[in-house]
Amino acid sequence: MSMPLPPASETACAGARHQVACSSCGLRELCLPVGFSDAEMARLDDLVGTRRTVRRGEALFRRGDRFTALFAVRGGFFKTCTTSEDGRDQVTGFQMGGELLGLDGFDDETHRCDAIALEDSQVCAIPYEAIEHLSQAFPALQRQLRRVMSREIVREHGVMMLLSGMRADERVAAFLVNLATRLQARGFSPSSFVLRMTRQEIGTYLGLQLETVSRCFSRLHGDGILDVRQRDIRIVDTEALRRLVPGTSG
Amino acid sequence: MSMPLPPASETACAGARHQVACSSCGLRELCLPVGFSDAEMARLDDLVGTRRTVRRGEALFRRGDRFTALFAVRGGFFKTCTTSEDGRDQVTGFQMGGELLGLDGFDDETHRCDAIALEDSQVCAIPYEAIEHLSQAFPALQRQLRRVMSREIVREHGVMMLLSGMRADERVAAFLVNLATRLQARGFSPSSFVLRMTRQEIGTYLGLQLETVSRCFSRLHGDGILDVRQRDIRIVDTEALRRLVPGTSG
DNA sequence: CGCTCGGTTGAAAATCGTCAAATGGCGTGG
DNA sequence: CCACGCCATTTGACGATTTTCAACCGAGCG
Repeated sequence: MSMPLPPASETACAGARHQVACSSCGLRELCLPVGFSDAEMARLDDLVGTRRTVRRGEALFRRGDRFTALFAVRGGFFKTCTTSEDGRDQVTGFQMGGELLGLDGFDDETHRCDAIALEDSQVCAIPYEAIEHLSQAFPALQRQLRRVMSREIVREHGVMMLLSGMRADERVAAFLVNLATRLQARGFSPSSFVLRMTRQEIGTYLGLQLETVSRCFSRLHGDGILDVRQRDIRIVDTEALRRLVPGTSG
Repeated sequence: MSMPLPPASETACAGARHQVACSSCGLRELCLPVGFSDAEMARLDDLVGTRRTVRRGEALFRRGDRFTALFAVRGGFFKTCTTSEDGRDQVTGFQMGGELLGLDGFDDETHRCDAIALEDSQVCAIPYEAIEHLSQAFPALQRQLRRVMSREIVREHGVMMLLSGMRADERVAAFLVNLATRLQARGFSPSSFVLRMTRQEIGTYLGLQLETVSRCFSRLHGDGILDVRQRDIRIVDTEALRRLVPGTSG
């Protein structure tokens, strides 16, 4: 049941418990310590004491939980979703290695969404205490945190753009291009991968019904752009896929 | 042409140039210095040196501009929008008194959207320099900034929920309820106000065509929930309007 | 006084959602 | 090892909502 990940590297990073420090992590160029000096990196190593495994289907945190730490995905795959009062839930994002979870918790020190592992995953915890109290002593961390939060805001603008202005095919194409790009940045194949989420989850993320998502995949398959078999995706014609996304001229 | 605002208070705040300090601002409970001590408030007063007037239709900043300061809306009304490469633009939010503009600029020190005044407006500037360099010396400001950014992320989750799961009437109802709530928090009437934006702008914000927005207004009017005459809105049946918004039981 | 821009309304068309049924993996238990 | 059942996915047909295209109205401004 503990399927490791997509078929690639990352093994160097998955050693025993406490050798895994930010300074030796394969994801350090994508994660919080971007641009840190050696000294700053060492300080971060001290902060990030706790690591945690989350099994497939389990929650890293849930809406309403007290915000005790920010989490960085070390390996695996998550979704964040907000369950509305009337039951339906909305996926607000999918997170993979190097991406942060819990940025919504600073406001009232309570998590405002659920973070669910879509495969067996590992996270690093940056304690909220540390962020609050070492604020003065560690300006580089503060700065980087502002940048990451800012980037999250911009990312969500992109999602709003997608939800607001694109039609079904375009949304699915944009979703796949985005996923491929992020996988590539992590050393995985951008053209051949396994979806970790259901059609339903893709649907609520993209503002579509699961049947519509399925139909879009089928259409892309029919047009010779994708090979789809269940969750196995192979992008046959990357350029054609990109052309489907509005506002992608270059 | 310099219509002051909706028809209410705020006059105490709109005095001469340099008397207007955060500590004496009517919006201080809604803006950055929430929870600050007198001493902290005084320090913020020092930081917020520059104030600026932006006339209706003008840009406070544009996408690509260097990020030199964060802005707090003192009076007036703004929209933020991202113009995609293919020309269409997407409104990502509407900002009124006490709300911050420019949170998307921390990532690469460049604004990632346009901020346009929808009426003659005033803003206070918190220089980026100050935020970066006084980081250590002013932890309360750092903390509050994290909270505000966190809140913006949560707000955008709400918009995603709206865009993803609601139908046209529901979106428009949610939009109006949100607007009314924010106006009320600022001492304006929550049931009678003037829209500062066009149907088109509401449309791109809500992911609808302007004609659909217009039709929704007409339908709400026909159902006796709203009085609509162009941009003059009077909410006749607040409860009925709220009931239209999914996930509003209490 | 006419023009332009924003708003409203109507009718036709397209997209997407809903309902329903069939298929196929995958894991469980015999 | 095989049969069964469950769940995710696919596909079809139909209907509802929303977009598109077009015409018209009205207010504000030169």
